Amino acid sequence: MQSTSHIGKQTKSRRKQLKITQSDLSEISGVSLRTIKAIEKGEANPTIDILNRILEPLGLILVTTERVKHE
Amino acid sequence: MQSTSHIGKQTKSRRKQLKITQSDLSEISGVSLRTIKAIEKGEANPTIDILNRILEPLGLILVTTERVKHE
DNA sequence: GAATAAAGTGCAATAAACTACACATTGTAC
DNA sequence: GTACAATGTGTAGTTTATTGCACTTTATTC
Repeated sequence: MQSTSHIGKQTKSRRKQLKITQSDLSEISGVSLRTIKAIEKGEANPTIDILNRILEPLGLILVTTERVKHE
Repeated sequence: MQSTSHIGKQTKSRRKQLKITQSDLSEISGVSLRTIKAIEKGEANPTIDILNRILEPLGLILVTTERVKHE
């Protein structure tokens, strides 16, 4: 899944920036470690709720925006 | 769910802008009518995949961005 | 390089999303 | 106000996400 793996990369890099482990993030967010690992690897199709819970402690949010026509 | 209902409102208003029905959007996106209704009503916790399939024909995309500290 | 921490992987059980279907309600055009 | 279109709602079956657990592999620290 393209966009999912993209989001996975973003959360992983942001998490590392904040110097916290997957395990830390799991405890903070309340999302299972197994799921966090899957998402960061891009091998998941998470629900919005799960994603928001992970993004929140990372200071990130999910928004919809207009797709720019290819230029 | 706050963000889910927000996304629901956005898709609904965008869909109306484009003058297409929920049924049209269902056929175009391949997502069931029942699910589209639930999302627009904010009574759903869709997966990213489902959401992307709905947003795509509406010319919208899902992105993560930094949360702005409250001012 | 041994010991520990962190990250990755397979699998089975459970919870929840997705779907189709049937029907109700509301909106719109005539 | 009838007819039709569009939207809303309940439910049951199916699919899939989520989770815990056990274990492996890779980093890190000493």
